[in-house]
Amino acid sequence: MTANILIVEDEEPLTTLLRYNLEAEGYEVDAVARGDEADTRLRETAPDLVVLDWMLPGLSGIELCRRLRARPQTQTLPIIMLTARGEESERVRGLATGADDYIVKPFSVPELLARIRALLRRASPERVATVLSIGDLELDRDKKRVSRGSRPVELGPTEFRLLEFLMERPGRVFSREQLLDGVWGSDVYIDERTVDVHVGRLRKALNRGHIGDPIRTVRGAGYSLDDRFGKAS
Amino acid sequence: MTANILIVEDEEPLTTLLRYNLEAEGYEVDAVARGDEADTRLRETAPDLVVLDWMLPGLSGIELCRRLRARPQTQTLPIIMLTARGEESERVRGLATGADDYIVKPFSVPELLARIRALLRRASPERVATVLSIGDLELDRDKKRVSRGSRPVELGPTEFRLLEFLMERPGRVFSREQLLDGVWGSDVYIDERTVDVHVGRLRKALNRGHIGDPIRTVRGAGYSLDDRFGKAS
DNA sequence: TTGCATTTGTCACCGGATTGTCATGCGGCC
DNA sequence: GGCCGCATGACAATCCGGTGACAAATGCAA
Repeated sequence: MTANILIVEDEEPLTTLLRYNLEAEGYEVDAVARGDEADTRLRETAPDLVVLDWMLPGLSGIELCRRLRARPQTQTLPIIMLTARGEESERVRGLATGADDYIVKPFSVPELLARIRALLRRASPERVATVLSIGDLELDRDKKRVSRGSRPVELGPTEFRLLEFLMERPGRVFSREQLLDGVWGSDVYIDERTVDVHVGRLRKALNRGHIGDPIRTVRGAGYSLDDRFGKAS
Repeated sequence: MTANILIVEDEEPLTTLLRYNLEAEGYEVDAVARGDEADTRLRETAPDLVVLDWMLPGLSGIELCRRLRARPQTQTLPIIMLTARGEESERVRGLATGADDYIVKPFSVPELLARIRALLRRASPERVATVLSIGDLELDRDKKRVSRGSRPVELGPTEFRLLEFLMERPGRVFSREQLLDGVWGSDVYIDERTVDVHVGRLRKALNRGHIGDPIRTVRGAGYSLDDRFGKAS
């Protein structure tokens, strides 16, 4: 069910950040710091996806990528490249080398997660749901549509991501800080109260013409998508 | 249902690029790097189409092509030749040798995909839809014609490909980046906002004298062909 | 080849949608 | 009652997409 992801990255803090976020997302994470080390590892066990830094000690990301593509077992293994800001031309080289996608540092974590999901979905659709659905709520990631009951719901981008985030782990309570990290990105500087406002707007949009509020406020703790919502009460 | 394609190409990165794009398109892909190897392979199992490089180690593309045409089993097998830039005269030799089509490197991926579709359609029409149709929109790939309701719609080549791309996955939202990749080709350097302009032009052409916009703008995400278009509001 | 028409890519500006913040008000909880 | 935390309407700044204008590129015909 859960996918395995291998991180190949030599900057310690970045590895930690990635591991933390990916594990929070429910993936099994493994990490190595050197290119040659990754090469060895990948001869033994193949993960479901690799996050690969461009610049690496031991064996560069681009070279590693090439080698992986040359080997039958890893020929179609999904690879996301992390490249330094700057030369847009690297994109071409990156994709030509065989990476499936690339993202420029510094990047937004939600953005990276979205791309990982997209790749995994393509490689093994059964692992990653395109449509999330809880009670009478339905959210389609590809179509970027939300509906409640049979009625469509109009949301702005932020409200959409917020709802998506909540629907991924129904019932679980998130602090404002966690929501800021997961929905806005871990590096933004935004007032925590702002979350309240967005939750309010999301509620208003979802509840228009409906009864029962799918979002639960947990005083002193945060918010969650009510997993009991829709059932007897 | 899905077609099998054999790539015969010795440049590793190019093979990867092709495999990636063809698989994304839903084809089953196989690849070999040498001409003689391809020859052997093609005696055992016949794919639905072959993408064949001109220059190959072992056995040249042109010679391989000749042999395939001489054999009854592969006499009508669709073949697309990849030739290096330059000698236009090669075209004559290529087609004379029996290739069904040829394309000059470096080529645009969407362009190659279009030619592959065209060949497959000719060989086995049931595998590839010629006419796409959503709501009152109709797009004919062979005739390069678009009509809305009973009225014809005039489009430039780019607008045509854009609409074709969107109609292939109705409802799904594509970022400007994805549209550039899918419609223009993955290596062009074009401003993302240009997509807006083309979408605008496409809209103007489609909506002339009609009500209801078939293209949906998703703020912060991209565009899609509206899957609700034509249905009750 | 030249000249004309069409198609394309960019830019700059406009206007509406979205977003973050704040101030105020309400309700629960001790 | 008083305190604390949440809800919400208002608002200004910003973001983002739509569009007309323009020039370069391309194709076509003569």
